[in-house]
Amino acid sequence: MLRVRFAPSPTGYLHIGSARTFIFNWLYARRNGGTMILRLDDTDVERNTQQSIDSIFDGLNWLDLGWDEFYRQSDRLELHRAAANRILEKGYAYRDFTPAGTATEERVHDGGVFAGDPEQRAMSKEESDRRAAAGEPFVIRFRVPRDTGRAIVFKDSVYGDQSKSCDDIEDFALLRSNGMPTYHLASCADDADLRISHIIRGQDHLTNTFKHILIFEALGAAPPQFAHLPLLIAPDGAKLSKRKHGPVVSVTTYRDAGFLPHAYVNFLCLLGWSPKDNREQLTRQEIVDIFSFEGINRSNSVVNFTEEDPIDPKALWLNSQHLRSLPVAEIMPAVEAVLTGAGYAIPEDKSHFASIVDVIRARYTTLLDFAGKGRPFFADTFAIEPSAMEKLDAPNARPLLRELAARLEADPEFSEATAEAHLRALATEKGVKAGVLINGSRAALTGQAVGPSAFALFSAIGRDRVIARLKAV
RNA sequence: GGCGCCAUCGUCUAAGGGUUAGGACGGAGCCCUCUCAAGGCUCUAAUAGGGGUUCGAAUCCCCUUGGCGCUACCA
Repeated sequence: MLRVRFAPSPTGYLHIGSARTFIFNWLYARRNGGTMILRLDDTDVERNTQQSIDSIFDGLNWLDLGWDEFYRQSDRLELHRAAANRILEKGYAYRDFTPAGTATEERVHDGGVFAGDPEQRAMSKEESDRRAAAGEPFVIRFRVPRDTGRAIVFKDSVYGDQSKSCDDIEDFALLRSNGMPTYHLASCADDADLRISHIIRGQDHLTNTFKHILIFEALGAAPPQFAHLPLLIAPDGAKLSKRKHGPVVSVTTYRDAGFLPHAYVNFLCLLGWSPKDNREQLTRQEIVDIFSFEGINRSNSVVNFTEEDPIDPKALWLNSQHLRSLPVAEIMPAVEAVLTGAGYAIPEDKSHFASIVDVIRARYTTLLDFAGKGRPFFADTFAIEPSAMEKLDAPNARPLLRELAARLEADPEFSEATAEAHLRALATEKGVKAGVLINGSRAALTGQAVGPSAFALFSAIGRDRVIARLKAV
């Protein structure tokens, strides 16, 4: 049974690198018929906040991928403590009664690896039990088997064969003196208990994996298969951080910027993974069908943003591609949400609404454009841009547009075709270039000099509004 | 400092011993055209450096350099 998990710690918003890890886990599960587990790794009570939990769910829900099972580490403390004690009982760990922080200095500066305080490490079980029973605080440390000269090895699905001598692994903590498990312990105890078969996570955990394998062994559990992902970094090479790089690191930024969830998922997938056949715009199903660890590369990916352009241009491009190529029905809910959010009344006639969206979406980049550039299609008032004013100021343009309005009004039939016929006939009759009326119509109808074909505008905006706007020039 | 990982156009990437080093985004130009997009075409730009191995290296090995990660009673 294939089981994967995404285990964020709620100490901030949902980071785009975390989002990508979630996506890759989800893809692997869906691709192979496995189970996707969401687990909140909230053992750090000092730093966890409800706000962070909310924002992680916000981001995850927006991605619209879902998960099958949900757990919270804070509900499983007893399991973690029992695991630590089991490891202690088996002799794979020992109590360290050194007061917190006292050994730090030498440990960091001795140029080597913290091999544990020899006295603590060698303490007899009797003395250890006695001092613990007496209420003396202690931390439980893993007794790394250094004397055997053994190396921990594993085969990472992305990075290949990995090996590290136990001489280079420090005696890390499992249980803190306040009785709370450390990340390493909680994570492994849960992974073992939840029968996680594949751990797919950021490369920042690659070297932690050696410790984790030691824990799995001490727990008597077979280590899962590991797959580490290259990290997402900023153009300056640094890891993405909110303090340094701002909102570009939070997925909700992209939601708020008018991205289609799938377009953003598509973008994130292309960072560090490739279908290897030059395709870039892919549907969710297409990605599920071809996703594999072989397509993941090993070097970190730069998210390309600058101060002036805070969003990666490729993400924008992908969004525009999906916006214009998806079946209209699929983007309607998102468009409707944006318009409603911006205070517009949604057209009663849903099919007409869809046809408007279909006409304008080809030149929009984000959903926000529907509320911005799209205003003339959903509201009666809109600004006339200077470039549009120039079209209206062209010789004879205004009287001709008013004449066109009169002719359209006199004709009970109103369609893209009849509007075009009237416009062209009028131009020929008056000896002016059709372009004057075409560009003038666009300017009058939308206040913009650029946009969809003028004829498409007639039907999109509708008879009454068209006549009113042409008359009003 | 120790240990580990990584290194192809500005960015995302393909090519896992033999290619004019391919695609995409971005930028520039042309075509199309009622405008702007879209679309089509063209151009721009890369194997970090040095040694090997080989008939032949972006690809395999070593060194250097650079970047990143871990080295907490953070995750």
